[in-house]
Amino acid sequence: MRGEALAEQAYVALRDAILGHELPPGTRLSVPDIAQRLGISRSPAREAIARIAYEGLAQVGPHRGAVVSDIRAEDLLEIYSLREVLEGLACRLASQRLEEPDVARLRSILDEHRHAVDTGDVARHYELDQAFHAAIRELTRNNRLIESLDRLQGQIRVAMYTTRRSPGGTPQALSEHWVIFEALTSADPDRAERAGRAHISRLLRDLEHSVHGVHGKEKPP
Amino acid sequence: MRGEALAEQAYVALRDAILGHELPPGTRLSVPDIAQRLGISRSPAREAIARIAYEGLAQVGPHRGAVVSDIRAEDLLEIYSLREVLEGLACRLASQRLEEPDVARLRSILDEHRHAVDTGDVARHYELDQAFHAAIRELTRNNRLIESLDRLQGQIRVAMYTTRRSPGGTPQALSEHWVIFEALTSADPDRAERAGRAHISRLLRDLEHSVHGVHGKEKPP
DNA sequence: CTCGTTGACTTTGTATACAACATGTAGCAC
DNA sequence: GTGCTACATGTTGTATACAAAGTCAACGAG
Repeated sequence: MRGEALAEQAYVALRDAILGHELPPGTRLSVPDIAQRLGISRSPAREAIARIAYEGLAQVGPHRGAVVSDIRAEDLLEIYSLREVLEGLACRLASQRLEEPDVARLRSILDEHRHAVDTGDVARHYELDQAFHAAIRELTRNNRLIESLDRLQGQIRVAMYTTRRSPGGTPQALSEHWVIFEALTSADPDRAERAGRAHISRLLRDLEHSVHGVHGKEKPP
Repeated sequence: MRGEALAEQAYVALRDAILGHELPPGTRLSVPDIAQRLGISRSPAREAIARIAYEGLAQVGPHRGAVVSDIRAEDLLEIYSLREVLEGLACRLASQRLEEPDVARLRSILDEHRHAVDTGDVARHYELDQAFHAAIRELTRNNRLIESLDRLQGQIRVAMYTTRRSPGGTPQALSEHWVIFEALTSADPDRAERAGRAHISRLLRDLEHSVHGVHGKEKPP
């Protein structure tokens, strides 16, 4: 009846729940609990949790179970350092494999993104920001690179629970995406890499400022 | 009696066997077989295989078990593209965190490496080549970067089974390591990154030549 | 002789049973 | 009242049982 394996379904359900902030960082992921909640046995539940942990979305200790990762500013520094060079490489490779339909697709994402920014639709804004980067990394055809960036993207999303503000959430991201788009279509891989890298580098610098600067900036009303 | 968890031991044993070329690419990793061979139950054996697969050292299909990955030249192109930027980042970060003991350690590795090259000890040569890169990436303190490079290193090692020649196996690697060492100690992160990146970039170009050039170069006597 | 089919065997995926370990609480000594 | 111990409970890690699916070989039809 069901399409795939039980463990796979459980993994997807868990992942969606964590990425959707239904399971906040620090939540215990106990095998019996997950199994009962999804109506499955412990074996696939255990396997799903293990996969979640491999992706960095949960942390496990011996005999102590798993908890949803609490990814803090310090980790984000790590993540964005990595992402800077990976995103640069992605743009370089994408620029070398870019076909006409790909250009059209990227342009349509950017147009929609523009619309979302103009109308103040922040959810769609965030979604299209990610879609732009996802489209670029798919173009690289480098599966290991794609997987690495996917993993980082997931961790960033989890981190957004604690650090409430999205790093790419400013309208500035859109204009930088246009710079990347121009670089990608310029048939200059070096320029493409620099553009992609600069984009993430700027986000990283913003992050460093907000970490080193006002430390406890969040102010309850 | 035993130190750690059974699944952990099984994972390490499997990993060592694959990396040591005792289990050549294409070998089927059946759960009952592994379990019996290691004298454990199927549960930890299954978990160990899953972890191996997650590291890219084996590939799994639904209901079809796992086989040791056959990593070919095509995959190595992917791997080295990634590694180029990651190794560059590692050198950049390492140069920013370099302390005096670290410098001494790197120098001692290079000295031993020189000795291995002079005496023609290829096994030790390869070992010290890896040790140099491992030392650098440990210096970064970026766990995600370290893990990524470790993973790639493992896959490269598996690939060496099919592509008999080691990409870093030339004495040229040693001289390039010295260039990296100089760059690391120059307190110039940009230069360090360029040096690390250039090193892998050269290996990647060699690979591309041997792939595009003489395609079936191996010649039986 | 070639190709398709059937059937037995093996393996995977899932469910469940059991021991070791961790955690938290109640009770007791001081 | 405070701190420690012992126990009770729940969870993890491991072992095993069972159904579904895949693989392979022998067999028979054409």
